[in-house]
Amino acid sequence: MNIGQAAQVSGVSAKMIRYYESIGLVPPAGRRDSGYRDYGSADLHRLSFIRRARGLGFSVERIRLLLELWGDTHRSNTEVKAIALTHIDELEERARQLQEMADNLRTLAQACDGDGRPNCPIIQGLEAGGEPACDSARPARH
Amino acid sequence: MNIGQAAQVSGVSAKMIRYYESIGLVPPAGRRDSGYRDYGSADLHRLSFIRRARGLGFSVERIRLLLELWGDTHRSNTEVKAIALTHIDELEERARQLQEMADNLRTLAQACDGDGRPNCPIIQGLEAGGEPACDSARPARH
DNA sequence: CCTGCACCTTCCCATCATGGGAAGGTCAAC
DNA sequence: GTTGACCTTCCCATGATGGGAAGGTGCAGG
Repeated sequence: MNIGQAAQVSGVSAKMIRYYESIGLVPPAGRRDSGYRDYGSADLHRLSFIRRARGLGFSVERIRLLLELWGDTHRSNTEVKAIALTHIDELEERARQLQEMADNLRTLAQACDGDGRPNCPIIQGLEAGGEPACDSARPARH
Repeated sequence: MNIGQAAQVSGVSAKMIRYYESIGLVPPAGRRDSGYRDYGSADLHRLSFIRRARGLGFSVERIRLLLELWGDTHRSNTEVKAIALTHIDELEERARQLQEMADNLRTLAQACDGDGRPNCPIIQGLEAGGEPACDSARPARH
């Protein structure tokens, strides 16, 4: 199976399949005489695993760990669960940060009539501060 | 005032101040005879504005718009509010996506005992799918 | 006046995952 | 045998940020 078909079936673009190969996330694909990469069902399985893990927001490096654990029949599910729980925490932390930004900005936006006059509490909030921005996204101060 | 002091006062790193200058987000700083950049209160004001906007998650390009509006005394607050509301939507959309990933992964993790046995529903979920991953983060399918 | 240190300058590189595109080879259908 | 769809490798771009090297500046203490 050519890379294009593998891409369609696995849901990973051909570009990314080559990239994953280049960083060693998937083993080098077999080659035909022509030089074309050739994929079999084990490859597709691995690529689909990667796509699903990416869909859950795992980084490539984390997926590398998951793939090792996947291939290790003697692995303990404790390790896998630990990785998952860590990842859940990180996802939720990022979500919280974004939501906090949105909330802060909404507070400013609610103070703005949006009625066409020049007076604008949003701009004033950015200008004068009162430090409304997300702490964790802000560089350290003094 | 040197760039290091401007960085401390504004909360924007010296590296980023130079970068913002290079992309035209701030005007070229004045220079001393030595070649050192020299910052005044207007510069600090602008940098602080940028830092707060970054803290609210605005992209540099969006901040460019906000800075134009900031400098335009005849601006309408309608435009500013529109940018803010658009940005709030985007932030919340991203937060939702992350939270959705976390929720999907939590569902898998809850099915995993983490008791040290090899059996692991998390790995199985990644392996076999049932398409648990976040729709919006997943490449198109057929 | 010299030395040392902290600061400044520019320039290049790395991140992370992904896509775009060029130049050239392969394959299959007509 | 031509055409068009596919493949190959290689390079570049993204966005915002930091790291670091090589070399110049400024100031304080001796």
